[in-house]
Amino acid sequence: MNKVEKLIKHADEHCKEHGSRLTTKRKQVLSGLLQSKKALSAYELMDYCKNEFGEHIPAMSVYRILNFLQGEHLVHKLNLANKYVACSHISCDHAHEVPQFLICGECLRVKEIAVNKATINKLRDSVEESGFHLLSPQLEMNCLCENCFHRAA
Amino acid sequence: MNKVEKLIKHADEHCKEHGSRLTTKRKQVLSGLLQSKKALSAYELMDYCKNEFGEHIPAMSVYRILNFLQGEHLVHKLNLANKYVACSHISCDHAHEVPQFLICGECLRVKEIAVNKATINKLRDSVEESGFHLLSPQLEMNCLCENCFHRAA
DNA sequence: TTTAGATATGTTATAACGTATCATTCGCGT
DNA sequence: ACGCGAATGATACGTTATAACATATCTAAA
Repeated sequence: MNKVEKLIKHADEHCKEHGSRLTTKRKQVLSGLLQSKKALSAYELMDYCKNEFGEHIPAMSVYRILNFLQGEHLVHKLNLANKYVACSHISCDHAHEVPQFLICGECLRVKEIAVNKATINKLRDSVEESGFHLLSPQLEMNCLCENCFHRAA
Repeated sequence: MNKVEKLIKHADEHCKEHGSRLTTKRKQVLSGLLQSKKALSAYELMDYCKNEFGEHIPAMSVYRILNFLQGEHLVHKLNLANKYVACSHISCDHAHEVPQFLICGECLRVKEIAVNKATINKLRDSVEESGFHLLSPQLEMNCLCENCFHRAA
């Protein structure tokens, strides 16, 4: 059993515990994200399922499946870029910190990092000072990854 | 001369200094953003110009105008939301800090704040540690504004 | 003042992302 | 096997954005 399969299995159990079902198509979409180095759009996932499994999943269903997976905390949506990534903590059971994403503007490679809690709290303080209330401190930052950075230089 | 008109005048002079021109349509688009409490899409700006000035500016032109205004640092694009706001520092001449945006998820009201430079640098450090290179530290945060927060509560 | 070049805008087509609505099928308990 | 609710399919449409090419307008030099 390879790495992706193990993660799928883990996700499957996670869903069972919550009384929800990780169906075949949901597994296919999730595995698309798990095997990808970069963030994928709903339409790219459609193509992936077509090519990899010969399954045509219409756009509407892909979006529904992505929503479901987000609800199960298995997938994140990157609002910069309008693309999706598998949560890098699928295999941890502990509740994890709020995710922070580094998105390479060239190749869309994504890294999910943990930012020092104190720094995030400082940010939150700045926000509250101005009368707004932070909903989700998920930050998405426009970056270049190491590869693309060197290629550009 | 009202507030918006004053800001337009200021922007106009700013452009002249840079050898660029703030044409009538560019002024109309900019004034749409200046008078609005919330972030607007290109298409909403199209409608605004139609209703307010009887000018039909096709979508393509609105996008070009928005790009121009961004180049002049008169307007920011919010990548969360895919909408546009006037820079809240149009009337300052000093080069300003990197903008940070608080976006109300309910009403799209936007606040442009300055975050403590040290906090931003901490963030940048976290990023560099993971091998990525921050392109623009413009952060956009999903919030609720005071109004919508109380209405929701 | 005419004309050439640059800048700005218009037109048309199309790609990419996303949702509303209603119909159908699947999986599971009885 | 049957019926119910969850999941998926099909179709149509809305929204955001850009490409490619045509036209208009402004400006500065001949």
